[in-house]
Amino acid sequence: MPVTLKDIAARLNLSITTVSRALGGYPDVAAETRQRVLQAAREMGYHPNVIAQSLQRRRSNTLGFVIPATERYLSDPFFLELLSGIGDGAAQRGFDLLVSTCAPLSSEERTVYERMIRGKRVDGMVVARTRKEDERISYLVQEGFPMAAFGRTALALDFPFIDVDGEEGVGQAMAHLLGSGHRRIGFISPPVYLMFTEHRLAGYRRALERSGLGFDASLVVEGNLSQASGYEMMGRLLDLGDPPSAVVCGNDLMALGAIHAIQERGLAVGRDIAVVGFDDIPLAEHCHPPLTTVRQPIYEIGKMASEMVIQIIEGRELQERQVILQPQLVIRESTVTTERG
Amino acid sequence: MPVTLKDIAARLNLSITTVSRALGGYPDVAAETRQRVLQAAREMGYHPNVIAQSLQRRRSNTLGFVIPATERYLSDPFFLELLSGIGDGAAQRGFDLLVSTCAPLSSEERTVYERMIRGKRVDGMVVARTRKEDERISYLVQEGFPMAAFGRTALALDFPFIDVDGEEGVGQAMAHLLGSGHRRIGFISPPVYLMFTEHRLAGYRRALERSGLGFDASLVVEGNLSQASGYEMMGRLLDLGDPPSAVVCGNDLMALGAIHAIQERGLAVGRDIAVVGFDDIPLAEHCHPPLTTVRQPIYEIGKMASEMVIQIIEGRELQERQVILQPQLVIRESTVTTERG
DNA sequence: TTTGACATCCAAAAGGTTTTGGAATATAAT
DNA sequence: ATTATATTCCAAAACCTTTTGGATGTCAAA
Repeated sequence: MPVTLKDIAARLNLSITTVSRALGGYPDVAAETRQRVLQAAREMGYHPNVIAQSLQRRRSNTLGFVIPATERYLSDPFFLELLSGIGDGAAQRGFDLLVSTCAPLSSEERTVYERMIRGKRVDGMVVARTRKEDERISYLVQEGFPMAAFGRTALALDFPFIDVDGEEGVGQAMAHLLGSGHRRIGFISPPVYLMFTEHRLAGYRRALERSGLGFDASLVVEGNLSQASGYEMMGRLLDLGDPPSAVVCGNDLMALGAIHAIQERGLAVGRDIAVVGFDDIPLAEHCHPPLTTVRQPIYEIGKMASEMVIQIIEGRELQERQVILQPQLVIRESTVTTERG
Repeated sequence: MPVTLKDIAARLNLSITTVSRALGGYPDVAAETRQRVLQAAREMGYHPNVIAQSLQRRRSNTLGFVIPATERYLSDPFFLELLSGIGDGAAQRGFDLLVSTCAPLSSEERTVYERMIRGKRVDGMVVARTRKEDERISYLVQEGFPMAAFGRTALALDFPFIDVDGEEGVGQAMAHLLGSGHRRIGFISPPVYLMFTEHRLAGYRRALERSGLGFDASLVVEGNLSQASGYEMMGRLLDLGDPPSAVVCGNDLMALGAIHAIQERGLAVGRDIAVVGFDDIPLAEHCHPPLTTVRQPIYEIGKMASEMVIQIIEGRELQERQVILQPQLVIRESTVTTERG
């Protein structure tokens, strides 16, 4: 049913080669012939079969991205923003995006990646939420497969990535809190297996040590990046005999959960307890009170990542293989004393 | 470099046909031969070239989904949940998912769909957030292309869909508010071009008329489903000479924005003004106060939708072509009077 | 007239798989 | 011994495209 090059060739009494080359803009076809081909293609409703092109060109013009879905009801707006960045970056260069979800650290993860890569479904991968020991990345590097990551690893591997300086980001947050007079500051940590946890925790620790306060392990609790875990972990901190007066959260979602826990106990966020998040998802601005948070340009990072992978695929040299962006603290009411809670 | 059927055939002195059929589990290959093929394939690290398979089978085993991204920084967790449902449903049947983003009603929209479909990149599409006059759906129906939608349309077209009874959902919310004594109830509407707006608005209107209160157009404002617009529109309602004592929002995100606007004016959500959302995204439970909302099982709907499309692709008859699910009101503190605001 | 350059076209191979329609051999039934 | 029936294998076509390496014809220069 669908129109192929063969159909056009038959109608115009030309060879498939000529039709292909006319459409492809090659110079070895007469201007008049090209016009006839173009018109016939339009009239007949020709659309190239992308699959056949991929097979022949040995290029699928497709990027792969596996969303590390921790929960079934995956809800972190972070990924949606990242996804749309990756998708837009890819689309701009004529690439499509193949998406899967897979629980991080699960046994199927390897299979999902292999299916995409070995099956030649994709030409490159974007990896997000990197781990200290990231088997996804060691696999890709070992295969020599084009990729770019959002985040670093603890592995001694040289691969292209974009990351945000989490130590600096949390450092800014801590400086802000310490400057406001806080002396007991808690930290709701992301899972330790994630690389950025190390950086953010380092920012927390260093700020405490520099200010002479010292690190107190009892003020650090580990969540899983969901609101629910932020809620739960904040509860634990509040149950402490001497609870903190401020808390830095590993991401915005946990901060929202923490705010909920604080408010549920009749305390006022900002006045009684200060809360800082990380990410600056759109919701951070519109919760109550608006959340002070460390902003990372997620959409732009996604876009950059897909652009980097495509550059690699196309064999062009990367001007910057490893980018570390400086985050920016956005101060809102969750860390300032106001009348209302 | 990658291992092909040809390589295995050469090593075992067999034909490509036999290797293919051995791997494919056909009965016309000797048990011993099959074993040899299987082992060689394993040893040599054979992975079928999915692209070549797609070309030959005329099936890409891929579903397409275009996220209607209204803003650049797309943040509605709704879509992430839907996406993971679609992806999981597809994966369970061996289908991949190709994702694009595109502004709804934009001129590129048609191109994005055409590229996927005419290029044979996908075997079926899932369409979300249906419009009253939905060109995406009329295009797909006209092409006879396998699809399933989340939502209905105003078009006289027979296509497979899953929808939630929005009229009933808002009806429940209204009954709850009216039962709590509210007499002036506002409605922050989704964009009118969307089909579900009609249903939800009908639920609002009917509840008012039934209760003898009558419909007051000045209490209805139109947002764009973002928190920012919920914030802005709530502001307008509050600026009214006689502001409502309760407000029903077209989705949770706008409800969160509305809560923000209310609290910013020093009013207490729940006590002073009741707020109801629609969706029950995970954040609804963890905002302050927790949001009363109409729950729709987004993940399950996504999963069902991809299952439906795949059934159609595989030529199996659908037992239920058009499904309308009953939503459920989840009552939380945003509509009940409490001490704290 | 021959040579070379140029313009225009095309047959065939290649990419990796599945499927069709036998072929070849062995075994069982007549 | 012949026919029928399984069993096991394979050559070739097909899916649709791109690319290679000419072929053919024209025209101008030598």
